[in-house]
Amino acid sequence: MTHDPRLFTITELAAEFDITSRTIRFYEDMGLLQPSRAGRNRVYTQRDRTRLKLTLRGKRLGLSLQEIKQLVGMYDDESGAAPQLKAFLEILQQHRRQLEQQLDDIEVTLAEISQHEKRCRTLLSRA
Amino acid sequence: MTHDPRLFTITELAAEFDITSRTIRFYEDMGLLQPSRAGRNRVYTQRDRTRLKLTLRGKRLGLSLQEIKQLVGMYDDESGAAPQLKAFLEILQQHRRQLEQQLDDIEVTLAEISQHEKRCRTLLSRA
DNA sequence: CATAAAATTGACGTTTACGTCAACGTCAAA
DNA sequence: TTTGACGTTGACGTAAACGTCAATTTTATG
Repeated sequence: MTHDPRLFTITELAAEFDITSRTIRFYEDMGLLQPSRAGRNRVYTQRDRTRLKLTLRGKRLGLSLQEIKQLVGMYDDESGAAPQLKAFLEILQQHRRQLEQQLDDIEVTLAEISQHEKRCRTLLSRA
Repeated sequence: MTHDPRLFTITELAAEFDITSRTIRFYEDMGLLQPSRAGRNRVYTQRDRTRLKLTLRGKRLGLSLQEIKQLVGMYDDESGAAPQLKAFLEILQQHRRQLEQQLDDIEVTLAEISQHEKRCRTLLSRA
């Protein structure tokens, strides 16, 4: 029982994550998912589900599907060759920098939003 | 001297922010910028420059130009009508929630990246 | 077993966010 | 005065990320 054997259909995943099955198939075309088949139909494992989850998180962060593929792809790659590893580290650094920039941007933006809210409420209370 | 009188040309701004002038004109078409003119040519004030800066920050956060327009547009609007203000507050709430979700996502992603980096370095040091 | 519900594969359409010419105006420097 | 740098307005092109049919199959159910 080391791996959870729960399986999912495409519509189950679509419902769970509030996306269309078209989107899920599109992600497969882009190489982000590789479900197996039961006959003609797609079958998704927990692992597929996790990859989909990671993909959607990447989207919320404004990453492109290509960038997401880079990141998520590395989760699986266990090649271990030194040149690969160094390349991985660079990509990780890049994403780290980008995320830290975003943290900064978000902080500033949230502060500004607070200001706006304050002003709005002041104006409203005077009415 | 309450407002800084510095003016900018389109290529100056393009160079400063490392975008093309086409992009700046496009943002104008989308209603994000409204430079004045010196004859036929566009002239950008500090205020325009700030709006452009905010726009690019929004892009880094993965916002669409429409969303950015909503946010940045409110910086200027001083109508003060109660229904408007309530609408503003709702939009602000929405963006706040989205940004807080992003904060969460970033935190988790950064932690994962650290894990990957660790693994990579371990593998490299054993080589 | 018939029929509806769910899945599949094309294939073309759409929106967003610009890129990339083309064709023309303008103004300073050589 | 001509040349070249910078600016302008169209207008069409393009990549990404799906939406939206259509035509078929498969699967489940009364």
